[in-house]
Order: sequence, then structure tokens, then C-alpha cells
Amino acid sequence: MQGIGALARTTGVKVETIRYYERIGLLALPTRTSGNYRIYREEDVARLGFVRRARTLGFSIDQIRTLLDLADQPDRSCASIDAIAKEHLEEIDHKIADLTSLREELATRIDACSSNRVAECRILEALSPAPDFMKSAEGRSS
Amino acid sequence: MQGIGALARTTGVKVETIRYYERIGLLALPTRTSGNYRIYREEDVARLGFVRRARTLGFSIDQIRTLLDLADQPDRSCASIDAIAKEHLEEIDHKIADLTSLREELATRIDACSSNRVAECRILEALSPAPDFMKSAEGRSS
DNA sequence: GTGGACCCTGTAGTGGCTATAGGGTCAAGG
DNA sequence: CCTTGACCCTATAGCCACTACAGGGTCCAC
Repeated sequence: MQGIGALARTTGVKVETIRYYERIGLLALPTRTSGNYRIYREEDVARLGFVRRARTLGFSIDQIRTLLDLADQPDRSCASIDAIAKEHLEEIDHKIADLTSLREELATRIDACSSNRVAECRILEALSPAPDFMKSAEGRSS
Repeated sequence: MQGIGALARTTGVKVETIRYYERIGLLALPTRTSGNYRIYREEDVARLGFVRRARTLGFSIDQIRTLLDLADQPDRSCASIDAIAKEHLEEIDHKIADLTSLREELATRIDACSSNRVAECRILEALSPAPDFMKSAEGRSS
């Protein structure tokens, strides 16, 4: 039995974010005091903790919504949960791969550039479209 | 000399995005035809190509704005450009590290779970706050 | 002169929050 | 009993980097 501020401190989720989660239907509507303050029970603490942890692991709000629905049906097979987690793992692997190749490209450019004048900067060159690109565009222009 | 649609095809940037870039001041205001259509020159093609490439490499709009400003001063040292690129590289390394540790955690959970009932699902357990967390909260509740 | 491809502006929506304005509630201290 | 200040409330707007309308205008070929 605690107010929204205490819940925020307990879970490490900001007050505004808790209200936001409630608004989008991720958290149940809590009971209210006579003065219209929200009051939360341990159940709510656990649920918000779950949401927070899942967000930290990068699950989307929609994925979490589904996970919460599934968690409420303890007798089902957890295959769907497994599927969501695996899907998410693939997304993460994809992102890592993208970032890694991007990193390599950028690192190469930075090594090639060592405090010259802007006019000869290899980084800017790397960002500019290839000369071919422009020449072919010029060639094509009527 | 081409319209916005042609520019979009040439650079692979959507028409709406080009107009957006113009609106936020990333692209110069193009000249217009008598019928108020935008017309672009090779210069504009190159600039948009630069923006697109930088975005693909994950630079923020603000970083690109700065890069474009710097590119317009060919006699300066390219130290600032180097700095932006290095800063961005660090961000990328950070993201890769975060995603990698996250990946490991998730992968462990998935391995531990093999089509049981939801009630025993290791993935859900991993997402739930630790029992300690709840017990201590119960203990403290007055 | 008409059909359809192209273009225009302005506004609202996305996700996942965060921040502000402008108030109300409540318990402790004077 | 009254004030102070911490806490809470709603509603709305802003962030990033777009994307997607709605509701029109332009242009060119047939």
C-alpha cells in the first residue's frame, strides 16, 4: 500500500512514466484514496518491476503487453513467450551486426584523417557520395 | 535540374523526408518554377547525398548540421570533424557493448526454457523482479 | 480537354517517454 | 487554526526523425 512516489522509488520508474504506462493500458487502473491519489499494492509493484526489467532488456511496449497477457495464463505452453524472446534476440543480433559494420567503416575513415585541412578531410570524403554517382547524374542530365 | 521526385529517386531519400530536411534547415531553400515546384541542381543532389550517407552511418541531424557547416569552411583544420566522428564512434561502441551484454542475458534465459507451462517459464522468471525484492518490500510495509 | 502523374501546404501520427502549467491534498510544526 | 512544503492530480506539449494523410494545384501527353 503505497503512493505513486513510493512506487517510483521502489521500482526506479519515474512517476510520469508510471502514469504513462497506466494511460496506455500497460498497468491496471489502481484504486484511489478519497483525495484521488493512486494507491498501489505489492501486486502492482511486481507488475511494474516486470515491465521495467523487460524494457531494460529492450522489449517493446507491444511485446511486453503480449508477455503480460501470456503470464496471466499459467497453464498455457510457454512456446509463445519463447517465440517473442527469440524474435527479440534476432532483432538484437541484427542491430549488433549493423552497428559493428558501421563501426568498422567509421573507424577506417577516422584513422585515415589526421588533422589536415577540411578540404582534404577523409571523413568528409567518406560521407560524400562517390564521384561516380555525381558524374553519372551529370551525364544523365538533359 | 530536376524536381523533388527525381531527386528522391536519385538519392534514395523519400520526398516527404526531403521536404522535412528543408523545413528544419538542413537543405537550402531551392528555387521554384512558375508553378511553385522545387527545382534542384547537382549541388543539391550532392548535399542530400551527404546527409543521407551520414544518417545511414548513424549521425544525428545535429551532428550533420555541424558537419555541413564545417564542410563549408575548407581552410579550417578538420580537427572538429575528427572530434564529431570520434564522439560518434564512442557512442556506437557503447551501444554495441550494451546490446552484447543484453544479448547474453537473453540468450541464457532462452536456453533455460524449453516449452514448459507458462507457470514454470524461465524467461518470465528472469523478467520478474527477484523474490528478495518483494519480500523486503512486504517486510517494510507498515 | 481530360486523365493521371506529379507537386504543393499544413497538420497529425509514430514510440516511449519527459516536461510543463496550473491546480488540489495532506501531515507536521508554529 | 493556519501555514508551509512535500506530494499528488489532470491535461497538454515537446522530443527525435521521420511518415502519412487531406485537400488542393500543375503539367503534359493523348
